[in-house]
Amino acid sequence: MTLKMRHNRSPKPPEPCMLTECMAVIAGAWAPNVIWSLRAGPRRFSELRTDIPPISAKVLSARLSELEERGVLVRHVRRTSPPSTEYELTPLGRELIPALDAIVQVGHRLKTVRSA
Amino acid sequence: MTLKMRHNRSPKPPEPCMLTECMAVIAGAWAPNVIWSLRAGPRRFSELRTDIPPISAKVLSARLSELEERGVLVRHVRRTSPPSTEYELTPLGRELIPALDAIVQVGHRLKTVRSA
DNA sequence: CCGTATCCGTTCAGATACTG
DNA sequence: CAGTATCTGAACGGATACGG
Repeated sequence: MTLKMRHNRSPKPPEPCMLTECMAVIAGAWAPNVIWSLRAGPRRFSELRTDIPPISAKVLSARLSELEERGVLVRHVRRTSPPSTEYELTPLGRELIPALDAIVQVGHRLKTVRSA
Repeated sequence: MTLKMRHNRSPKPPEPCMLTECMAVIAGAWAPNVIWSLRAGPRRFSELRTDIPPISAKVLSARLSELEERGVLVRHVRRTSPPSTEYELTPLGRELIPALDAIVQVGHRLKTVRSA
């Protein structure tokens, strides 16, 4: 954990409004990583924890609840023993992937340019 | 100001690393809006303030310094009277625009889906 | 006009411990 | 395995006042 982020409250302009609309879903330390991990298909709670090593159970739980509430992912609980839960992107959630891809592309550029 | 964002510290996975690399630049309440406002060309401090109404001078100043330090934009000071300062995206900063465009696209989808 | 300095509230994230 | 509870610290953002 080295890079910094910031809080957010929505501004109001016409286009920037749409910017903020999506940023609110994407933003934060872990939300984008969670969505990224679910890109290839459903994942369980503990799988997400190993996918995104330094995330704490509390924060992962909070992020998952938030993303579920926003309609980005759904929770499937299997009442087995031991219990198991799967998280999966909704069609709406999958629409975020192109944006994340674009962000990853720029991430590569930022890295290479900085080391140049 | 209604939508929420979160803090950030970088994780470590291979791809998600690139995700976070760019998110650190893009994240926060105002950074994306500042970049968006500079998309069409150089802007002065007060112009940015009116472009992004509810931003305070302190925060705008902080964001501009940060983005300058990251090599996303440059400051041109004109020692006139009254003084004037222009901010302009660097080539590196302009590389962020496709990502912001993608984010705006999803923003539209999020809005329409939610009202459906 | 272009900022900086200060104070202060809110929110998020980390660590630890504990439950079904 | 899948979480929740609590406490703590840090970072961001808002408002106001002031300086070059």
